[in-house]
Formats: sequence, structure tokens, C-alpha cells
Amino acid sequence: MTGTIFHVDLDAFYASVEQQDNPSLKGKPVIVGPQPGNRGVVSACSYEARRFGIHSGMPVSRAARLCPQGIFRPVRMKRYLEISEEIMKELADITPVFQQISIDEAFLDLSGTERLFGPALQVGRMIKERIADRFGLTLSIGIAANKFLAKLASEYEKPDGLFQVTEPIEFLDRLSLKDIWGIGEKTLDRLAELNITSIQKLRSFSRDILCSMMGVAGGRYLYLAARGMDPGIYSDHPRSHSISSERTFARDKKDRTAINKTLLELSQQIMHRLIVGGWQANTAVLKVRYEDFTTTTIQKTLKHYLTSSDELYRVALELLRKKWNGSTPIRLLGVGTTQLLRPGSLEQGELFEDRDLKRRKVEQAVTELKEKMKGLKLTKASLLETKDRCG
DNA sequence: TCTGGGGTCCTTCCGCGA
DNA sequence: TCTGTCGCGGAAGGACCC
Ligand SMILES: [Mg+2]
Ligand SMILES: [Mg+2]
Repeated sequence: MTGTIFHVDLDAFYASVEQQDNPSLKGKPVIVGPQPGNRGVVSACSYEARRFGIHSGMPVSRAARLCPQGIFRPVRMKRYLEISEEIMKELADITPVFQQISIDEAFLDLSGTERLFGPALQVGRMIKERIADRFGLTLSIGIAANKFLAKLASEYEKPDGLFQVTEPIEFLDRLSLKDIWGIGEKTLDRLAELNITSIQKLRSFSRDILCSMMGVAGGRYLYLAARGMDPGIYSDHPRSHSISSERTFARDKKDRTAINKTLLELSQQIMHRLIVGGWQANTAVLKVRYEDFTTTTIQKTLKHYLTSSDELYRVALELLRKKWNGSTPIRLLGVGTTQLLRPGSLEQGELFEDRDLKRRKVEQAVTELKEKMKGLKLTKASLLETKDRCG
């Protein structure tokens, strides 16, 4: 029995929202990201901008040179989230077997619904019409027997595309290696060194050989991908979770007071998100990027869970002291937490928990949050002072 | 060209205890 | 008791994706 998976992917999402919210931008090269002259890269751009050679991930400074008449807009994440939520609700209405995988993408499992809904392509057209009518946005849909192929299929005719894979091998052989989800620049280079330059060629290698060349997980992945079998690109239950926040300075910094201030702000953001999300974390991570772009992280696992932003801040400071010589200019600072655990979820060996207990925990978290917000100003000042002393 | 911010997963190394 | 090895958790780095 063969499944029918839809992958739905909005086209140039952020840029399209900007055009929709301001129709005078339609038909024009819209580039979403920092203003030119600032550090950073393009988050998204309209197809008109792509004709100038612009793509997401490109430094805005370069984008501005390629397209001086481009319209540069800041990232309005709140707005995109709002639209995304509404669209995802629409999609989830179609089938309960629905999995959102990013702000603008989702899988729908419509296996065995042909008698109810009609042929898959027709359902695809219906979805596209619906979203176009209600939101004025175009999207691309890929339909295939598994998530892996469906994802590739939605790319195939982008933008405003609709494609169903009926012959997986034929379909794959029309693509290039780089099109495969999970094969990036480095893997492409390594494969090229082994004289593997196409998906057909990749398919001719045994699983064992691929594993010996690319690692156990990598080899397995490539072996399955080349055959159109889902290597597991989006698991239903991710095994790791982390929360982090980082900032690239407008200009590299070596001033201790400014650096400490950033560290404190980042720590507060993280702790806020931990509390709101109901997470417990026992590992703190500090990330430092220097002027030459070398990046290091240093982490520490505690014997208890982090309980306050002050505590996280103190750990971050301690880690920075270990890493930083105090004079090399810093380009980016980041603070994060890993090993996240939601109290009361299966890990602790409880199959279920009564609702009152959950409710109490939420309440407790909110109270703690309020406490923290109250004491914020005072804490901030005091902590910054102690810090300056050792700088 | 001069390189964001938010993530997940994998590999390798190391020390520890069985 | 010595030695090899195995599994594990922690740490650091890296590839990749949106
Ligand atoms: Mg996408
Ligand atoms: Mg998209």
C-alpha cells in the first residue's frame, strides 16, 4: 500500500507577505533582511529580486550592489508568524494527519482519501486556490509516496508549482545531487572527490561502501535517498531540543561592559523563553565569534536546572572568561541552553499526570516569571557592577 | 561578496566505571 | 591484578536546513 503525502511550501514567504501588505511592492524586487550597510544576510526575496542573482543567505551588501533599485524591508517576524498560523490552521483543517515543519512548510498525509476528496492533483489545485483566495499568496505543492520525495517535488516546479511523483527513480534522475535535502556544499565536494556527481552514480554504490566513506549515518542516508526511500528527514519526535539567542554586533566589540551587558540581555531572553515554554535546562552554552569569523562554543552541564537569568548570566560569564583573552575583538555573542526537559513528560517515568498538577506547574512558572521581571532592574545593575571590577 | 538567527543531528574525542 | 574493551555522558566542532 502506497501513501499520498503532500508537501506544501509557500513561495518566497516573507517577501510575498510584504508585497501583500503593501501592494505597491508587487512586481518589484523586494529584499527582506537588514538595511544595506548593516551586517547580515538576505532572509527572503521576491522572484523579481532573484532575477538580479539575489538569493536568501546572500550578504545584503552584495545584494545592494547587484540591485541598487531593490526595495529592502526589515524582517517582521511577528507578522509572518500571524499569517503562518492562519494558513497552517486552514491546512490542518483538511486532514488531522498534519505536520508543520517550519514557518512556511507542512506535510499533509492524504493516504487513502481519493474516494473522499478525489484525485491528489485536484486536491492540490483546491489547496492552492484556497490559500490564494484567502491570503493572496502562492505556494508550491509536491505529492509523493513519502515525505522525502514530496519535499523534492514541491521544489520541482516552484514558484506556484504542483507536481506529483509517480515514477520516483525517473524523477530523481532528473535532479542533481545538490537538490537532495541534506546534501550541501561540503557533501557535494566530498562526493565529487569520489567521482560521484549524479544521483544515478550514487545509486550504484553499496550501502557498506557509502558508510565507510561518509560515516554510518551519512552512508545510510545517501543509500536510501538515491532510491527515493525516505531516510527520515523529519522525525515525528525530535530527540534533542535547545533554545538559544545570539547577536552580531554592528561593529566588533572588546569593551567588557558592553559585552557583559549583551550577555545579560541574552541570558534574560533565554530564561524568559524557558519559563514561558515550561522547559527545564541543565546545560548552558556560550558561543563566541571573532572578527576573523572563527567560532567556538563552550558549554557546561550543571547538576541542577537553571533557575534564574542571573544564574545563567553568571555561568555565561564564567564560560567567557575561559574562552576569551579579553582583547580579541568579538563579532558575535550567543547564549543558549540544551538538554531541555519538560517536567512531567514521559521521561520521568510517569505515563500521565493529573491536570491539576500541570496547572499548578504553569501557575508556578508564571509567578516565577513575574518575580523575575520585578527584580530585573536591580539585578541587572548589581551584576554589571561586580563584573566591571574584574575587567 | 564578507558572511543572520534559530534550530537539529552527527562525529570524534575523552574520561569513567564495569 | 592487569589489560582490553565497551558503553555512556559530556564536550567541541561541523554540516545542514529555513
Ligand atoms: Mg521553505
Ligand atoms: Mg518556502
